Amino acid sequence: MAATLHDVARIAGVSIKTVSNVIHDYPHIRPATRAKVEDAIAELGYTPNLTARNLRSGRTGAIALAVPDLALSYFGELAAEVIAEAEKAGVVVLIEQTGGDRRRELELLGSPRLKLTDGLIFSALGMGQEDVASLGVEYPLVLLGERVFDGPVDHVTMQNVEGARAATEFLLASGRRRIAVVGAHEHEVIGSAGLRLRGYREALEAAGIPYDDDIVAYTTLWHRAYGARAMRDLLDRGVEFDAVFGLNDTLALGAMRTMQEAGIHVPDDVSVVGWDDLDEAQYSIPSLTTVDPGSRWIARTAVQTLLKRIADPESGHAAQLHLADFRVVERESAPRTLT
Amino acid sequence: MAATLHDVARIAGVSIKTVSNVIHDYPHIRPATRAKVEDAIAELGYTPNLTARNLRSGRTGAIALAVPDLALSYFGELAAEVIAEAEKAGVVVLIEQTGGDRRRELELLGSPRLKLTDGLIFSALGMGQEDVASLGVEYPLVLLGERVFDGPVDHVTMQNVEGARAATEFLLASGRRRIAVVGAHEHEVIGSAGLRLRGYREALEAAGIPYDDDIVAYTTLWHRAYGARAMRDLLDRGVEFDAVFGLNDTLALGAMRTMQEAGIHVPDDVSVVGWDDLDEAQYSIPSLTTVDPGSRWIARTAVQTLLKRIADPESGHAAQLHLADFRVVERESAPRTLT
DNA sequence: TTGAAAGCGCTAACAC
DNA sequence: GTGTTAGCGCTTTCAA
Repeated sequence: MAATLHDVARIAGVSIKTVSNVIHDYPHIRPATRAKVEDAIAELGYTPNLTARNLRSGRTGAIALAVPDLALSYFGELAAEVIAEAEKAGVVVLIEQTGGDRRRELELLGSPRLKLTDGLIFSALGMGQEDVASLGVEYPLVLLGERVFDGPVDHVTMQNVEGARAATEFLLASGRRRIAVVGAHEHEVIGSAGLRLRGYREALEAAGIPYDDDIVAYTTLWHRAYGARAMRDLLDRGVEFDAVFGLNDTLALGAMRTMQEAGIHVPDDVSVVGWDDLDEAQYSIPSLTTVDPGSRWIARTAVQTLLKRIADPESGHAAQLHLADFRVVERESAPRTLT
Repeated sequence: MAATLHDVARIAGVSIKTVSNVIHDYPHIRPATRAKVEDAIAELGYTPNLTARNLRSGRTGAIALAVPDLALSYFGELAAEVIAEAEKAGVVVLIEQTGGDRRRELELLGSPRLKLTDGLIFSALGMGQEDVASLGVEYPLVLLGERVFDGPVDHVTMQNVEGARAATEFLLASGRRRIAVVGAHEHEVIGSAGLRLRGYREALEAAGIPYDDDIVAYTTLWHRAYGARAMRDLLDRGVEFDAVFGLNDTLALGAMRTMQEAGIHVPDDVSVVGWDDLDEAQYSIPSLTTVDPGSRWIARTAVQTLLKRIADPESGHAAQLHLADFRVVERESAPRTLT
């Protein structure tokens, strides 16, 4: 059985209050008393029972992070950054996976499991604007992603429309005209896919190029396999294109894979741009030109915002929207200048 | 303020014991009483305070998973599987990152932060056999990885020597003779690198091929960038080889990247085999022949073993070593038959 | 400078 | 069937 405050107090011959004072570096303790207590702590190998402390204080020192799936590189990298940032504040992170499923996401928001934490960073993927009311929870909550806007909570996200517009403009500036899209979602207006597609359309429009739904490939999930499959569809349909905008890096990489099998050369025949700037994008063959949407900043800001809300729940200032900076990272798959 | 048992009891006009009984599905409750209580619970939106429950029961319903870095695909995929398996048992997972640093790993083992959990799945990377005593902790612990063997704890790991031997034999059987290694660690005997290198040497020896340290490239970390750099070293040194055994997939992918830049064709000029069977290995260009070391089984087994120890801490049966099955997955980067 | 004691919200032994 | 109550280990107010 682990030692308790009482055990330490008994061994040291003092009361538990004194032990508690020592542990909390309360200043006015006689050095001799302090030494006795510290000896007793060492002798017993005492460590405080955090559960008891939490019950007393109402804090747990843990936050929850909910993501669709940690095996997806994007969320793995996000979680790594969240954990690192939380650790700086001495806070641990409990991770929940929702599979990007709306029902599981909504369930999670009301789950008693969250009682083990002081707040939640919630990367939504399945729920939508109609679920905005579900975000009105009693615990501190920071929302990530682009499924719900104008909710009653702090929201940290990326500039999807602007970034996608910049990526498309980049391709246009390099001389491409028939830019296929991989990863669109049917009828989606908001959501990552919808917003990025909007940016794409805005760029086309500004350049006076008509939007052509024939070169937009729809997928449900954003795995490599789906990018590969979407590209196969495009090729099977025999449509012509000279560039591909993958709505994220894994889709773009999957699509590149299929093109390579089909004997299409990237970037000589077709330029490819992705989105996320995963670590992997630097080392693919060819390396991937992509949009860095500021994910690290998003992770850090989400943690800081949540911790601020936890520290001062009554701060009462309205929910804020935090937008990350983005930039187009030029690599081999889409050179600025075609040769 | 969140509602408590007492609030519910007051509203329902019963005692807290009755409320508790309802919550725990205690069978002998008058239906009318049950209904009253359930109404009160619904009215107040009551959810039990898990911290209090934990304090009482001595359980937290959470386990910790310590990995070097979630941004590394291998650990992202491992964590995803651990969380999914834990969820089946209604257990949540708290993730710690150690950076693969020995000091941080040892610190973590004694950290009070772990008090928030019932046990730990610990993927060691920095500590070594000399630290075996540190594994003698008081809480349930399951060890992953190959840094420490014969410790006082359950250990779930892969067949490194045998798998590496099989991978090397696969290359030899396809006709390769000069098999370079990427990712070796200087002077390492155990550890993933040391063990896999041993398997490699055993296969060479069995085939009567002398070991040549000139075609073994050393790296410290197992990131893509290090695989790329190691390959550049090999090429700069002008050594000859007709195959590469990357000690993990990311190393192999980084090495492929460098070869492509150097105009070396995989697999026509050089065959490449990796290790881990990451999702990514299926979609690289060319797709990667690799060893599937049974990581999913390892994750599931680790969780099950830990939960068993937690449920029955006195079970007293000795620490066990669980070894996963492995297999060589043939893909494009190293075909069984060279053409 | 230190001690006594209440109480965080819950579970469970025991009483009625 | 349902109520009373002790106590999990800690923090903190109040006293001494």
